[in-house]
Amino acid sequence: MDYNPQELEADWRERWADDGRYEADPTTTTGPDDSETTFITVPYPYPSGGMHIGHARTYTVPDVYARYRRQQGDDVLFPMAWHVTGTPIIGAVERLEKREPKQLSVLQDTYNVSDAVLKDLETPMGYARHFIEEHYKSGMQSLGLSIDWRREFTTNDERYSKFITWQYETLRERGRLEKGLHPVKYCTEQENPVTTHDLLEGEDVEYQEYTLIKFTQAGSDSADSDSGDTVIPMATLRPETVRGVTNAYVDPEATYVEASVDGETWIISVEAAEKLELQDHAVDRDAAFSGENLVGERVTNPVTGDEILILPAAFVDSDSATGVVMSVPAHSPDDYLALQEAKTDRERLREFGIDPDEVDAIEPIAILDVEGYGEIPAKDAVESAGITDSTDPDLKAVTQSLYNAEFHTGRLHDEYGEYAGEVIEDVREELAAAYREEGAFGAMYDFPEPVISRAGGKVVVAYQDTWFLTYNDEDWKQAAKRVVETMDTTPENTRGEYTHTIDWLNEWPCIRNYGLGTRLPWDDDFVIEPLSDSTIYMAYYTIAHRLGDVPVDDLDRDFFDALFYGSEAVDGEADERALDLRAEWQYWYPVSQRFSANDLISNHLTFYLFHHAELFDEAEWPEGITIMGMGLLEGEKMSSSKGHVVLPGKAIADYGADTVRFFLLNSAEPWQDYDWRDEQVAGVEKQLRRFWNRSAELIEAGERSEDGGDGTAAESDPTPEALEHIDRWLLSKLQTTIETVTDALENAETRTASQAAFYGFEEHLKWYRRRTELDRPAAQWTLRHILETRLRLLAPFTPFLTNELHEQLTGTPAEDAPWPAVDAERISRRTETEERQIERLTDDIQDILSVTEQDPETIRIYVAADWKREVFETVRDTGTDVGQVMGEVMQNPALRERGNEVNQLVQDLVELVRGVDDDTLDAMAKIDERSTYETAAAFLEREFDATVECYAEDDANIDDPADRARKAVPFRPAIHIE
RNA sequence: GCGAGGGUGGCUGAGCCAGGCCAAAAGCGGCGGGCUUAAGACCCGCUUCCGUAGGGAUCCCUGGGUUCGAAUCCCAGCCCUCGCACCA
Repeated sequence: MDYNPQELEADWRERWADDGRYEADPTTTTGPDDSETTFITVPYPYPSGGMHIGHARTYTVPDVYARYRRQQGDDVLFPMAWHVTGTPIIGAVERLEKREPKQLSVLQDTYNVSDAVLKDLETPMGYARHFIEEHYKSGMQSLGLSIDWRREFTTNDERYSKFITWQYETLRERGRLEKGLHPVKYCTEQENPVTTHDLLEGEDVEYQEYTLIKFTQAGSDSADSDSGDTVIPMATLRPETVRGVTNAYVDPEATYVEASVDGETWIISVEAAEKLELQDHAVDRDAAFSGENLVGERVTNPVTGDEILILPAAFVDSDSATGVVMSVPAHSPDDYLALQEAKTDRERLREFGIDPDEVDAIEPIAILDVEGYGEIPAKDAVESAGITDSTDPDLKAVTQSLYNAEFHTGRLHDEYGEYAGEVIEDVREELAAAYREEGAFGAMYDFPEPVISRAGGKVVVAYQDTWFLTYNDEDWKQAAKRVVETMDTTPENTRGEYTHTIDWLNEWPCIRNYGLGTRLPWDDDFVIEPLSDSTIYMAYYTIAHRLGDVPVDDLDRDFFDALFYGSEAVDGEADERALDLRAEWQYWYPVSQRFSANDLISNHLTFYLFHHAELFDEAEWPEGITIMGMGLLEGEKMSSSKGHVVLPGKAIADYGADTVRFFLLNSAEPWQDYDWRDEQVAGVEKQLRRFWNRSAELIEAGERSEDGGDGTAAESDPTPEALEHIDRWLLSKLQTTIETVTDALENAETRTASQAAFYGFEEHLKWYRRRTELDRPAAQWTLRHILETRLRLLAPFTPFLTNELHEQLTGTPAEDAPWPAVDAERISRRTETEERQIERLTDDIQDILSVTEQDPETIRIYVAADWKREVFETVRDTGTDVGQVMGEVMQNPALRERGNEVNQLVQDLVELVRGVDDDTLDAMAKIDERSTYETAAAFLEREFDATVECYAEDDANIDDPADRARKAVPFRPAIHIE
C-alpha cells in the first residue's frame, strides 16, 4: 500500500463531487439556532489573474475550520463566489487587446494561457470565466476545499445586481448616501475620469490639496475689473508659513492669464486656469501675457499686509498649482538657496528692471522655532549639510528632514496669536481653515509630479459629482463600534484596528463612471464600485442556489424586504418565495467566522461591519473575524508580473494536495506571514509519506492478526491489566494532545493544532517505540487506537490521506467520524510523572557515559532513603522558604543529628519543588520511585546493553562499591556505572 | 509621522500574554553510528564552550531595573517589516 498522493486524492475528489459531500442544507426546521450552524466566509477572489500559492492559504485556513466544525457535528456552510466588479478585469482585457508585452507575459508565461484560448479572454466576462474555471475553481477543488459549489455566482450576475440594488435603495432611504462633489483623476485628452490602471506615468502619485494664499496687487493698473484688487494666488502645502513670505517667483517665460475666478480677478498660469475650471470654479479667461510682465510687480500679503516683490525664476513650473510661487527662505531650503542665488545675479535682476539692492535687502523671516535647528532653520540645514547650490542631490533629503521636524515639533511664534506656541501638526488645518473662512486663503488640487494617461493626455484633478456613503455619520460609527464590541477578533489585538478605522473613516465615494457591476439604481451613468458592492453579500450566499428559480424581474424592493425583514415589512401580501428563502437565510445567518487579510481591515472589513450594523439586527451581526498574514516565496514577495509565483496546480502535482495544505497550515499561524520554501515543502512530503507508511503497516498487521485468528481481539478494549505502564503513558499523552488540538482549532490556530497532532505526537511515539516491545497485543491495540484518534485530529488538515487510512482502519472516512473527545479516565498525571523520571534517569546515564566514554557492564541505581523522602514531604507541606523548612525539619531529633547533610538536602529539594507546578508536585508525592525504576530496568538493560540493579539507599543488602548511594536525592537517584 | 507587528542558536521558527521542568520545541542543514552489496529510505546519537560521573560557564538586539529567579515583566535606546484609503 504505497503512498501515491495524486491517485488517492483524485479518488476522493471524485467521491466528494459525486456525493455532493459539502452541499449544506438546513437539517432542522426549528429555525435559527446558531449552536448547530457554522457559516464560514472568505472574501471572494477577484479573478483578474490566476491563483497562486499565496491565495491558496487564504482559502485553506477557512476550510480547516469548516472541516473541524463539521466533525464537531455542526451544519457547516462554506460557500464561494467571484468578485468581478470595477475596472481591473476590463483593464486587463484592454491590455491584452493591445497585446502589451507585460500583460502577455503574465498570461502566457505565468498562467500558461495557450494561444488557442487567448481570444476567449478578450471580453471581460470571458477573461474572468477563464480564471475562475481554470485557476480558482479547479485550484480550490484540487486542494480539497469543502465548498458548496451550488451557491457560486459572480458580482456581475443580474440577480446579484438586484440584491445590490435593494441594498443601495435601502441605504439611500435610510440617509446613508449623499450626493456631492469630489476630486478625481481626470484625463484632459479623453475628458474622462481615469483610474490607476489607465495611467502611463505617475501611477503612484497622489494628488494634494494646496492652500492658495491670496496675495493681492494693490491699485492694479491692468484693472478694468470692478471687483477690487487683483489676486495673485500662491500655492503652498504649508499654509502656516504665510507670515514668513519674503518674495514671490514667476517663470518669466511662461504664459499667465488674467481671469475672473468666482467673480474675483486672478492672475495665474494658463494651465492653472484650466485646472481651476475643472475644479468647479467659474473661470472666465481674459488677457494672456508673458510671465515677464509680472516680474518686478509688488503684491500684498493678505495676512500681514506686507508688500513683497515678484522675482523671476526658471525653476517655477507653470503647470504646478497656480504657477506662482511664494518664497519662505527661513523654512524652505530651496527658497533659501534660490534667494541667495537671486542676490548674486545682480545683472539679471537689472535686466528685469529690478533694483538689486532691494533684493539684497531681503532677509529670511522665521515664523517658528524648531528643536535641533538655529534661528533660521533652512539656513542652518543647508549650511550644516554643506549645501551651496540648488542642484545638490542631498538637498531633497535635507529638506525632507527639516519639513518633518518643523511639522512635528515646530512651534509658532507670537505673531500667530491664538496659535502661538502650538505645534504645526496640531494647528495647520485649523489655521488654514480660519484664513479660508475670512477669504485670505483659497484651495486647489494638483499633483506634485506629472501624471500622464495611457491615452497620452495630461491627467489633472477635477471635481465630479458623486455619491458618498456617509461613514462619517456619528450614529453610524457608534453602531459599527457596537459590532466590534460583540464580535470575536482573531488575533485579539486586531480589535483596536477596527475601532481606529471606524474613527478615521470619512465619507466614501461609492460609484465610478464605468466598470463591471451594478448600476446606481437611480442614475445608470454610474456603477457601484467594488468595495461598496461587497459588504453584505454573505447574506446572498444563503439563498444564491435557490434564487435561480425566481424570475429576475420579480427580485424587486419588496421581494428582498420580505426576505430580509419579514412579511410585516412589506405592504400587502409578501411574496411566498421570499418568505421561503427567508427561512434559509435565518438558518445560516449570521456569519460565524470571516477569514480575511490584514490590510482589508482599513476598508473592506470595516465596511462589512458598517453595513451589517445599518441593515441588519444585532442577531445577524458578524460573530468573528480572523485575520490572515501574507505569503512569501523563498523569502520574497510573490509577484505574478515577475513570474515569481508557484501555482497550486504545479505544487499539487509535485507534492500532493495534503502536503501543500499541511505546509500552508503548519508553517505559521494564519495571521502570521509565511514563507513557501521548496525545501521545506519537500520535508513535509517526506514526513507525511513516513506517516502513511507506518500507518499502513499497522493497519496491515491488524488485518493479519484478525485473519489469523490468534485470539487477539484487535478492536475491543484490552483489559486494564493487559496495558502496561508505557501504554497508559502514551494514552495519557493522547488526551492532552486532543485537548491542545481542540483548543487551538477553536481559535483557528492551525499551526499549534497541527504541530501538536502531528509532530508533537510523533515525539511521544518515538519514545514509545524505544521504550517497549511493539509486538505485544496491548501495544498493537494502543497504537491502533492512537492512530484512529490522530487520523480524526488530522482530518481537517490532510483530508485525503486521513480519510483513506481511517476508512481502511475502521470502515468509515475520518471526516465522518466524530471529533475525538478527551477521555478523562485515561489521563494520568502520575503515570506521566513516573515516565518523566525514567526519561531523566535515561538521560543521566547517557550523559555519564558520554563524559566517561565507558562501555558499561553494570548500572546501579540508588533511590533516596526514607528519611530524605520525609524531608521532601516537609518541603512540600511547608513551602519553598529554606529557613522555614529547616525550622520544621530540625524539630525531628533524628534529622537534627544529620545537620549539614540535611541542610544541603533541603536546599536541593527547595530548588526542585520550585521548578514544578502543583499538579506535578501532587503526582510526585504518590510515586514509588523504586518500583518505577524497576519496571524500566529491562528497558535500560536493552538501551545500554548492561545489567541494571536497583537499590534503596537504606537497603540492608545494598551493593554500593563506589559509595554513591548517599548522594541520592528524592527524584534524583544516585547512579553508579562500571 | 500615525497605526500594527517584530528582533531567539548555521537557516526557518516556537517559547514571551499567565517568570522557574529553557542551553531554549520542531523542521531544515551538518557530523558520527546502525541497517544495506551499495545508494535511497528508515533508525539512533551529536550539533555554544569546558569537563574521564549526571556538572560548570556563557547565551535569546543593546543598556538599565523588578525578583530568590528573567528569553519571558518594567524603563530607555538601536534596528527591521507591513498598512495609511477612494485601489482591488
